[in-house]
Amino acid sequence: MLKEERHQIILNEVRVHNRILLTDIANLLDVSADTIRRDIKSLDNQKKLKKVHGGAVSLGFNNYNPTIEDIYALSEKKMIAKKAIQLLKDGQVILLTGGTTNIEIAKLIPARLKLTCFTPSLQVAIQMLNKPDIETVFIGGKLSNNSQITIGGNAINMLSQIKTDICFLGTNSISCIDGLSEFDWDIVQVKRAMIRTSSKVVSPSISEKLDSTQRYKICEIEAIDILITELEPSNSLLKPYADRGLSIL
Amino acid sequence: MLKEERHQIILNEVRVHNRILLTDIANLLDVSADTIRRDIKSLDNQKKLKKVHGGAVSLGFNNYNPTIEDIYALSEKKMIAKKAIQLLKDGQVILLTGGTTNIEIAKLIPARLKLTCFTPSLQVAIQMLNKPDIETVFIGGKLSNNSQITIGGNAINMLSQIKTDICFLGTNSISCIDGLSEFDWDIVQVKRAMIRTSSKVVSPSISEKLDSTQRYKICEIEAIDILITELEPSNSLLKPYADRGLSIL
DNA sequence: TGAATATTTGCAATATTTTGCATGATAGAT
DNA sequence: ATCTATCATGCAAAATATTGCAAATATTCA
Repeated sequence: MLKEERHQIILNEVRVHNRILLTDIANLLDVSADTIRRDIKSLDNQKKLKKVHGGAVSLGFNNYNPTIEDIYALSEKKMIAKKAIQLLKDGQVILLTGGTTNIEIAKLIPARLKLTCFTPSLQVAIQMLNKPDIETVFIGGKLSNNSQITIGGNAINMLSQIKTDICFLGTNSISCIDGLSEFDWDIVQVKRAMIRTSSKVVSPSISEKLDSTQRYKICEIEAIDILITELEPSNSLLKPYADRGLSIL
Repeated sequence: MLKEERHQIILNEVRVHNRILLTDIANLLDVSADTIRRDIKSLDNQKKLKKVHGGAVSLGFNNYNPTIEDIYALSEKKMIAKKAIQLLKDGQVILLTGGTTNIEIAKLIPARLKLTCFTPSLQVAIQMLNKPDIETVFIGGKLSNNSQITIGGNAINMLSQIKTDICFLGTNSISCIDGLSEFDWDIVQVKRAMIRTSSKVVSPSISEKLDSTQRYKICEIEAIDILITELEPSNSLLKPYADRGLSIL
């Protein structure tokens, strides 16, 4: 049997079944597992399949590339994300809402950190798929087309059944006087439920959102424990928030 | 024996068998392996075959060059998707599992069809976000990194609370004798729950998956109402399934 | 035709590739 | 945290490739 032949057979098995076990293929082709392992490694290098522990999976299956490249204030959001992940520790149960800032946080979470991550955001969930040590639980429910997160009774109910250590609560508007606010009523409900489940609430927010208000209120500013912006914590814009008792990062 | 003659014979063997072993040809033509080696090298230079260690393979043999977006048998899957959406009607409640074929179905669902769509697949859900008239409900739960769908008690529990009109149940393997089967035990549980919730179960499956079996059984073949492949319904491959009472599309 | 020249072939020596196995390391599951 | 299956690595044996060379064969041209 030529190596080339084996490669073709392996690729075909992967294409048809999306995933294969190394030992199965070794039996099928009657060669040692080492050989198949080398084959798979080689095919992986050629980007013809993806090698995983115990076998291989097809490429087409496993990649969604959300190429949202034109995110507003991306560098600020990345800066915020960098600060945010410093709050994470092994073993924590975290809650990530949607929004582009939280997606940046999700991207930056170290793959080897052992976390349990709850999220109602499709985009955040997809970022988590590449991180084997993170157990991701998706909060099910009706999907809001605009915000790409789940909303409604089911989601809130599921949130009421969990207790999380820390919640990264993206928001539209944050103000010392009016607290956190949002323009979508359904999302407000979900975010309120999130605040209730979480011991610590972190608000990652670009400075532009500071001191703005929207139609529906989520909570008072005191409900937030930590405020993360792209600014230096000493920046005078942040002083009013510090004065209300928020930690500034 | 003329060189030209050998070349023709070698090319023909390659055409017929897709691959040849150098030693086989040397024996067949009763010349030294070195000669055949040189022949093959020359034919390789002329791009008439591909020389590999131990022999040669035909050029068409190895033409799988996936781009990152490439999905195996995409045209077949699109064909299946086209047939599948004919089953959809305004007002229905449908259930879409994961897998690349179901993603194609999701893409093809007309944006203006008023459906309620339940799914445990992140990819399917994302496809649905662009369709304003479709209410999408995500079945929450623990995310399986490999399959990109939610699994576990929460997902199964949520499934037990709904009744859907039609379920498009993607699967890894389908066989008249062994029924539907899958590679991953957790996914089997979810799919069983899906079958229970749904009045009608449709199995969209490329023909290559027919008559194959994986380690865990989902259900007997009779649990499927409609089988959709890229083949003509009259194709003889499908007859055993029709004989078992499945509708063929 | 016949000698000069070019090509092809087989062979031997050496190099490279492939494969399976042994070993210790690692990842995943329980 | 422990245990098992899987993985990476180095190694040696076998298979295959490469190279140079000389003999055999074919081709060219006088």
